[in-house]
Amino acid sequence: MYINKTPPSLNCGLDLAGEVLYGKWKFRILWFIHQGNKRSSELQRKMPDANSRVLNIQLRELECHELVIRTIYPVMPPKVEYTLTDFGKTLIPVLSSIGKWAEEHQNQLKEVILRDLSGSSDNTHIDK
Amino acid sequence: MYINKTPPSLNCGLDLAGEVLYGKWKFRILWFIHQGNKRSSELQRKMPDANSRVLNIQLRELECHELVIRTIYPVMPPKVEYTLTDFGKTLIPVLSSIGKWAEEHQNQLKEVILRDLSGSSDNTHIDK
DNA sequence: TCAAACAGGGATAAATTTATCCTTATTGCA
DNA sequence: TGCAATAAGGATAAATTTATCCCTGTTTGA
Repeated sequence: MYINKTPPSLNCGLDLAGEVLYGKWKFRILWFIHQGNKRSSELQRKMPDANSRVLNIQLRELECHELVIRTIYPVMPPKVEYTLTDFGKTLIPVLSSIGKWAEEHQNQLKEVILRDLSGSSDNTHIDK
Repeated sequence: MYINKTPPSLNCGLDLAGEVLYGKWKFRILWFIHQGNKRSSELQRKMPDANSRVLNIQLRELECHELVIRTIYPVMPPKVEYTLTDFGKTLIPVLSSIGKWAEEHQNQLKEVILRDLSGSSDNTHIDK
């Protein structure tokens, strides 16, 4: 496991939130678990763009941050289920508001995101 | 400027939001601008942990994503002001809910964040 | 008997992000 | 004169995150 060399910033709420939510797939991992996708193979199918190794790593981090619980059923073939902790559930309204915001603005978002793949842009205003 | 090699994932709202909000300092940059810190030197003072170069880069990205506007006043010494666009302003309630969540849970958050700096943890449940 | 599903980790590489250091240019102030 | 403040970018290094590939072991189904 990778150990960070630079200490985290913990100056305000947004810092704290960033520490546990920062990760390419974390928003959606939490959301899909919330939706009832409990097994890692289900999550992988939901997020085919995500490498399964990375999914596991981020699941571990979420577990370590007490947002999800990992339950192992000692059967063969192995069965493991991920669920939100009570703490993790308190995040759902927040994720929901993020998702809702993005869906309301999805056209503009897609535009600006896709734009910087090629052409340059400059919204700079000069003078006034 | 760095050009990404892997295409963005744009499958759902949370993806879209991630694309524009992903960045170590972006939550707070937006928040501090919202609070009236318009100049980059002010932002640097607010976030001394952030390298000023990186702050500039992230400001450019936010600008490119139409969340902030950069206004240059052609005076000497140079004066540049960042403000939220109308689009950027729609994010404020979202950021507010993130920050509020984290502040409500700041004790637990600090605990779990600081824990993984050293000791290991394992919340795994076996069987049931 | 062979492949697939299941969960996950080791080793390693690639991609990306963040950080450091230095440079430009102008004005006001000590 | 010389330094601070102002904004920001180039070159480069370091840190971190994400991705690839392969391997373990067991069971069910073709």
